Amino acid sequence: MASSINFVVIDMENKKSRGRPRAFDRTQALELALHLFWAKGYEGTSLNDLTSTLGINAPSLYAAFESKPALYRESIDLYLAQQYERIGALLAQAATARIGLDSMLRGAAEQFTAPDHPPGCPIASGVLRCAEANAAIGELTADHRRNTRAMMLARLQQGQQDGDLPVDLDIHALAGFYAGIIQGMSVQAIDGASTADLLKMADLAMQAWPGNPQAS
Amino acid sequence: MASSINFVVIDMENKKSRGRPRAFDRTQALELALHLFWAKGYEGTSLNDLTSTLGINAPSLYAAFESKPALYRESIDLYLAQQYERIGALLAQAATARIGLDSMLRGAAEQFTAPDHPPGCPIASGVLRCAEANAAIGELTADHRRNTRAMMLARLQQGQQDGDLPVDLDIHALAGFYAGIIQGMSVQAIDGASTADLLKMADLAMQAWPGNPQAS
DNA sequence: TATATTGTGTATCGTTTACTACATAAATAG
DNA sequence: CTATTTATGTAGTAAACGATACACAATATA
Repeated sequence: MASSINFVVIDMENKKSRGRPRAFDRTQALELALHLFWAKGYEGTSLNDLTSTLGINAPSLYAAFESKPALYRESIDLYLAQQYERIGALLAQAATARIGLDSMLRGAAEQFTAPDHPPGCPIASGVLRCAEANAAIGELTADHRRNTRAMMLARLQQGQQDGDLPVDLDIHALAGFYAGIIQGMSVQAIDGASTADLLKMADLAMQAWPGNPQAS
Repeated sequence: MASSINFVVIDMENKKSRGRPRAFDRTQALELALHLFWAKGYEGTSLNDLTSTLGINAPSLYAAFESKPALYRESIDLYLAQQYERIGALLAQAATARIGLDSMLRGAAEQFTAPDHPPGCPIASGVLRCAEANAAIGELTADHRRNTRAMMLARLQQGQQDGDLPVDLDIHALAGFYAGIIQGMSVQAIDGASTADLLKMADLAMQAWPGNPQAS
């Protein structure tokens, strides 16, 4: 299972390196690569796509990022640092487990439909199926999905310890449910759902919270 | 939006055709192709995968199925006829909208984890992202997802007409929610969830049903 | 039997894939 | 300055991709 802690490599632009300086912004290139993988998937993104979008030649890309799978991994790390962990923080920092899950779902609704990047989530809807040659990449994203679920489970356990959730609750089932909600929201976003649509879905998902008093 | 009615081509084995007879069972080959696309995705399945698994050479495959995208389309049609429409029937034939959705979700839980085929659903988790060259294939599966949602919406409308759902209910939001549940269940199945896991998810999703009286 | 029609196996086709050899350019270090 | 180091652009590589040309085999029809 992947760690939720990711160390992001920040370009030390002040520290001068030895040889010829790089002619492009590495972090900016990484973000462009992320958006490509995000929109087209790992297998749907070719090196021609990457080099033409980043505006560099193949040798420069390989010198900076090693290989296509390595570039993908680093792109996903950037995604986690920029977007995903912000949502995870909403979960962890909330006063109760319920507020935490609600905040996370609402955060995801906004995030999955934000106009400055492709729709959905590259983890929740990433490399779900792939060729055997790319199995390691598929496992990477699956690990990140399992990690999300583990974070939810940990917050639910915390809720039980804090006394805001009954101890006899099936929190594994609940974590699986809300992880599935996130994944469903991502697919809906890819299929064109709006922020409001996803917020309604988050609302309905919170209606399933155990012991929830409902108005008809 | 794709029609939910699909005409499946049944091999007329009694009707003798003119030239040299085909040396393999076309429907059986189609099912093998479906399972390949199901497990590896459209872009992750190569023609080498197909010909070696079906046990035929490329010219035979092309004579029988025209092209890779045409084979994919026909495989999906077979999936719809064999699996998907059975679940859709549970939705349509139920006495109330609530029972219909509940049956559909439970049917999906069983179906997505059945041991005789790859996990998940090739529509709910199919070609979510792809290269621009395969955009038509992506649109095909997206159309089928939208169709599923439209079927849910139609059943909810029916429920309003039948009086088992309040007329002021936001049934569009509800249809989106349950469509998202199906898609989330498919991802969970791909990530290794059991039938029991998915049934718990279906149960929780039904807890969100409007006006649902809950026990803690 | 002769002809038409269709499927099969061999051996490719041209294109795209991810990736790199190599010479040169641009920086630092001594 | 020279030497070293790193990045860049040109022009490729071998392999895999989806798809076929072609000769031959196997059937139905005339």
